[in-house]
Amino acid sequence: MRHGHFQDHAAGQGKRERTRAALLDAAVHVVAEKGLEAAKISDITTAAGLANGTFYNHFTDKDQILREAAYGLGLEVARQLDAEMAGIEDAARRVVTATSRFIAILMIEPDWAAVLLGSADHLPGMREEMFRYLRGDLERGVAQGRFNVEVTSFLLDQVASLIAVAIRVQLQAGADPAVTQQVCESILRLLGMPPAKARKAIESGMRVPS
Amino acid sequence: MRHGHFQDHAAGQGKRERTRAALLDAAVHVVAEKGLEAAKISDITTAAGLANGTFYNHFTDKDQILREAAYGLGLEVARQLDAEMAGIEDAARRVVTATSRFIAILMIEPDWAAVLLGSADHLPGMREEMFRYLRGDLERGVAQGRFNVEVTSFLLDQVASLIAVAIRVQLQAGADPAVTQQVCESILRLLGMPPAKARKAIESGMRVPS
DNA sequence: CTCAAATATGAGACTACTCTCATTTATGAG
DNA sequence: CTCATAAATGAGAGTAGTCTCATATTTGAG
Repeated sequence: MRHGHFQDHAAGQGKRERTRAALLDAAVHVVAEKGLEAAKISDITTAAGLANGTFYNHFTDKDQILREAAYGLGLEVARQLDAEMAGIEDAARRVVTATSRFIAILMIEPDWAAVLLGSADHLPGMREEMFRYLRGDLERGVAQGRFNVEVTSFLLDQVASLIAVAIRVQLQAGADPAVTQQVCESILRLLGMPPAKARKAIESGMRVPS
Repeated sequence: MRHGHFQDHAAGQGKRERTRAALLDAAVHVVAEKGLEAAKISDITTAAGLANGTFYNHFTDKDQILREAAYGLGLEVARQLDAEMAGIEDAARRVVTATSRFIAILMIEPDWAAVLLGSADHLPGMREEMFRYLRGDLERGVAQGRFNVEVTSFLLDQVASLIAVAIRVQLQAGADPAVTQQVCESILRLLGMPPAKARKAIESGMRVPS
């Protein structure tokens, strides 16, 4: 029985919450190892060190636990990102910071990546939630005259797919800051920034905040 | 029992080849309807109007038939694209033509899209095959001074992910030339073309060849 | 047309899971 | 510590598919 984000947050609570958290953590880990579809409920309970039937005391089916896990991880990632983004005014820098920090978080917790990537594809609400942040920064960039694009839902899809591919590559081949930097540059190019300004935004946006 | 690409090509042949082709066409259709994982062997035989056991006279498992179907469709798409690309010298125009015609073909045969997108993710060789064409055109563009990028495997991943997202959006919402045009522009931006030249390349590359 | 070979058939054995529930075990309030 | 309640357990019924094989049917060469 491994340990994870959900158990951390259920530490002081009653047994019910702790078992639930163990199942959520196990689900995240199993999905990361075997993929969304291949993850069986019995894999999850085994990974959590619990009996098969225990699952049904807490969740009705695989979809529910995965939705809940994805939502919980998404919330945590958003919380961390929000903290790091506070006070950044320039939209280009915001996009670079959000992208590079988002990727960095998922490289620290690679198990989260599979769940979040999968849920972005499969869950309707998750995708919209993630897009709200992104859309805000893109519109800000247009208003600031930094980006030269029309902010459509297809544009959001394209930016998201670039971020997703950067995550997938690093998940496969190991964390690689050059890939992150490259994808930031690609995104800014996509948004219509001139190369020189893009490079500058990347330098300031990727600097690790002390 | 519907009709499809593989049956067209097995028309004059023996029963063995015709049944095989019916199974391949059925597999493509079922995968398009239910997705790679959800497609059952019994769905495929039912769609082909054959008994369940017949499947095993021709293929050993689902993976094999899907690999074969993807390869066959990939070959056909490559054949069509090759014909349309012959004689186009300018790399930017080649990229625009390849992208827009590729998408156009998959909008005419939407069932093919699911199989090709799925196989690009899952099959190692398929992806490489597709990338060979793309890499050639990108390197040509760099040599011609039209593109301002380093041609890495990650760059190919990024371009492919943009094309994939354009296909997915149009598969969902219906064919939309504006989306295709938009993704061509995005790709050229990614490759470092200035906006004015990009627009010009799109105009000449997307003109429908009489 | 005939018939041996090739092919298709589908019932059912097998496998792998999901989900239920009567029972056992653990919890924590008093 | 006691005990009513909450939670966990795991055997097994149910379900959904894969794959096999003895049998029926079709094919096409002669």
